[in-house]
Amino acid sequence: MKRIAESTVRRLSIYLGFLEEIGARGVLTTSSDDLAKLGGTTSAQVRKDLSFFGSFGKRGLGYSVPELSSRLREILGLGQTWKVCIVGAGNIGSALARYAGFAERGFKVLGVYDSDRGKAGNRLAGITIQDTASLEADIARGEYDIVVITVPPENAQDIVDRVVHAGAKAILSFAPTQLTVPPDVELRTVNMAMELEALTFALTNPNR
Amino acid sequence: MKRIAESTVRRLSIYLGFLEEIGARGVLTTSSDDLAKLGGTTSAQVRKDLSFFGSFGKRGLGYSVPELSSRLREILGLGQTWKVCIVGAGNIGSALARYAGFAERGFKVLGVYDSDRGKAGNRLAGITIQDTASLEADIARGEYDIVVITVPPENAQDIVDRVVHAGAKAILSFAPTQLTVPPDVELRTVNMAMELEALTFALTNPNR
DNA sequence: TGTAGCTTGTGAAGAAATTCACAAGCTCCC
DNA sequence: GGGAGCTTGTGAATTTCTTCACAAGCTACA
Repeated sequence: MKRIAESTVRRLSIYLGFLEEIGARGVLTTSSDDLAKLGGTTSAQVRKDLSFFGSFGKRGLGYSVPELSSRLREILGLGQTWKVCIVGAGNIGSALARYAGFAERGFKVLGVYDSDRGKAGNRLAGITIQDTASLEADIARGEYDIVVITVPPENAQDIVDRVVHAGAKAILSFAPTQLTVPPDVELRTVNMAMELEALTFALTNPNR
Repeated sequence: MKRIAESTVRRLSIYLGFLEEIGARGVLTTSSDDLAKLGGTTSAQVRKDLSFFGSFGKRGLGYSVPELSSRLREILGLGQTWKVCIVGAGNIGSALARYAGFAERGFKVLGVYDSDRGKAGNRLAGITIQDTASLEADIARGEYDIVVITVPPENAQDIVDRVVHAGAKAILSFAPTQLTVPPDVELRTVNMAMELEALTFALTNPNR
């Protein structure tokens, strides 16, 4: 089975977002061309992306919105709810804990951890903050599928090492630093400084 | 002058982060191989990336850390401070306004806007929240270089249209929706749902 | 039943990004 | 001064991703 490109997965998410939007408006059918216009790509790209997983459309007609939605949800692994914990109850961690967008997509934040003794015991978005000391045992017990890391960059690799050692298999980091994990662990990093730098690069180097 | 790939710019940010880290520790010299190991890439990739902008190393020796840092800062447009405003003072907007990491890299948050009358007038991280009604005039007056959008997805395109019309040229959106801008406007979107979906895709479809 | 009008699915072509591989150039030391 | 030992910079080869282009298949309607 062929390896699926990063960019394909990203586009599938975009397609799904669009499908859910028009689905909620009652649209029943769409075409690769519609999906392409919204995602800023081409209809051939849309069809190629989908073709890696099967053939979901009807020639001459297009795609059934409910059916394609549900197939994409399945492909992206959204058929279940995922148990998430957040490590680091600072600005960003707190905002994420309160962020409603997660729940909508099936991500349930079940735990929040912080190494600051003063914070442990406080409540945040209905969750009691725990001391980071108990994180490893909770992960080892299988309480979480995904670990979100929002600690300061100098502590991030240490936390990563600990949760990986405890058995975590999927990590989303917001720490502005490069992290390393074993090959069987999935890591994604959202680095806001990097995004801003891509903007300033574009502003500074027009036309390239 | 050749167009620079997205991925190259992203890697330059990573290299710069690493250079600043080891520079702070007093390291004076590094090699493409060192940079590659940290960035999870190859030394040839590092050299190729840099070669688009000139030749900064010495054969047999490597790169001067302070010199390469400063060249990269220049290339990425970090030689100046950038004036940023945040539109949307909800969870994420507030967290970003308080986020210290921006200032470190030369991004100054000078304004925060919200359309909620109740919020306007409140202070956030030392900034008085203004009504979104005054946003366009402030942008037209050139008060901001970069607009960060943290409003609910259903309002995001409207805000984008308004700030673009007022003359904004660089936008960073955290709204989980696909946005469109004219070709002369630089837009980047951070979509946390999408990042999580990339994780669940990987968890659901092992080995591809 | 047959034909006109769409839109999909997919090999093949083309473009873009990455990796290879090696000459060129620098430093050190004899 | 000259050779040994590195590491850069870069064309060429390779791999990966995107776009093209068209046969296949579905619907509607006469």
